[in-house]
Amino acid sequence: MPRHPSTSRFAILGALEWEGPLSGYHIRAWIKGSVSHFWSESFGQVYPTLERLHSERLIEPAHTEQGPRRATIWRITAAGRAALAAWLRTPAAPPTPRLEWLLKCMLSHHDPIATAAHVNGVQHAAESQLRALHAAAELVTQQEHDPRRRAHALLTIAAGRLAAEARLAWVAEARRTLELDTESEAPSDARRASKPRTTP
Amino acid sequence: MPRHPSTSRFAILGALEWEGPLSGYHIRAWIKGSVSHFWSESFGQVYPTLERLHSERLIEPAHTEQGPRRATIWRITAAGRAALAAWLRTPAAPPTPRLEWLLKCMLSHHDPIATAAHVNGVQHAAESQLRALHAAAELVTQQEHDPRRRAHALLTIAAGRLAAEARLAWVAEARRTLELDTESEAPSDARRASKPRTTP
DNA sequence: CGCGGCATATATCTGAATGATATATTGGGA
DNA sequence: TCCCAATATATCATTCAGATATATGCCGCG
Repeated sequence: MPRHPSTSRFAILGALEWEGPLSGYHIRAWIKGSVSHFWSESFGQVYPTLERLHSERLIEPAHTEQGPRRATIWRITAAGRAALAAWLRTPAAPPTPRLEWLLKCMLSHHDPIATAAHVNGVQHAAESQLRALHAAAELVTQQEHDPRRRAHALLTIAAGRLAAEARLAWVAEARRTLELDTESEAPSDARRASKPRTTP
Repeated sequence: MPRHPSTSRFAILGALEWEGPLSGYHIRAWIKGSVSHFWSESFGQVYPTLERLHSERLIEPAHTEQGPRRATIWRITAAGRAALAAWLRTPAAPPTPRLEWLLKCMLSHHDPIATAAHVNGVQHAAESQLRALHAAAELVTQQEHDPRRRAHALLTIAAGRLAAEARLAWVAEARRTLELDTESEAPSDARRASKPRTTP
C-alpha cells in the first residue's frame, strides 16, 4: 500500500486540523469513530508518526498532562497546516485494489456453496454498513453546524452509502446469473441453523 | 492489510489453479492483466511466496527451462488445491479502508479549487476504469467457454462496473451539493488548457 | 469497601506488502 | 546493427496492521 511517502502523516495532520489539539489516543479514536468508513490508522502507526511530525516541526505539544494520567496533547503548527494544504492540492494516488471477497468469489467457481456464502457475507456487510452510515449522517447533521465542514463530511458518508448500495446491486446480479440457494428474503421463520459459521 | 496469514499465498495458488502451470513472472502478469480491477501483487511478494509454497509442498516445479532463458514453471499440487479450497470456504476478512481521495475531499473543505480537482479526478478515473472493464468483459466473453468460469469472471467485472458507476453518481451528487466549477459535460470545445496537471 | 472491567494512554514487535532497483538475456523492429 | 521491450528473478527500504505489554483512573456492583 505505501507508495513511499506515508499517508498516515497527513491523516494525522488532518485530524488535528479538523478537531483541534488531541492526544495520540484521541487522534486514533477520532479516525476510528468519525472517518472509519474510508480511513484507518493503527496505534503502531500513530505514535511513531507523531514523533516524526514533531521532529519536523509540523506539530507541537500544546501541553502535557503531568501525573499518572500523562498525555501529550498535540497541536498542528503553521508549517503543518502548509504541508497539509500542499498535500491536499496533490492528486490522490489510485488505490491498489485488494478485495478478498471478490478473489474468493472468482476462485470459488467450483463450489456453489462457498460462493453463496460469500454473496451472503457481502450482503450482510453492506446492510450493516448502511445502518452505520445512516447513524453517522444523523450525528453530523445534528452536531456539525459549519456549512462547509458539514457538506464535506456528509459527502464522504454519501460515498460510502453509494458504494454499499452498489454492492447490494451486485449481490442481486450475482444471485440472478449464478443460480444460488439464496437464503435471503427470509420468507418466514426458523430455518436458521442451515448456515453454520465456519471458524477459521 | 495483513491480518497475519498472507493472502498473497492464496492469490498465487488461485492463479495456478485458474490458469495452469506458470512462472512467477507470468503469475504476476496474469494478476496484472486479468484481475487487476480487484487484486494486485508485486514481484517482491511473488518470488519469496513461491519459495515458501514450494517448501510447504503446495506447489511443485513442473519443469525448469535450462539455458539463459531460465524460468521455473510452477504447478499446484493436490495439497495446494486442498489448502486453497479450505481458504475459499472461509469468510472474507473485511477490507481496512484507506481511500485517499475521500480523505482529501473531506479535508479540502477550505479549498473549493482542490475539491473540484479531486472530484474531477474521481470522474476521470471511474470513466477510464469503465472503458477498461468493458474491454475485459468482451475478452472474457470471447475466450472463456466454460460456463461457470465465465460467469464468475464476468461477475467480478460487474462488481467493478457497479462500483465505478457508484463513484460517478457520487461525482454528480458532489457537484450538486457543493457548488463547483464543474468542468464536466464539456459543452462544446477547446477550453482544454484550463486544468493544468499538478506534478507531485 | 473492594474489586473487576472499561477507557485512557503510550510503546514495541512481527509479519505482510509495495514499489524501486539491480541484473541478465532474448527477440523484434527501425 | 542497435536499441528497446519483454522475459525472468532477487533484494531492499519503507509503510502499515494488528497483537501484545504496561500503566492508571474511574465507575458501578455486590
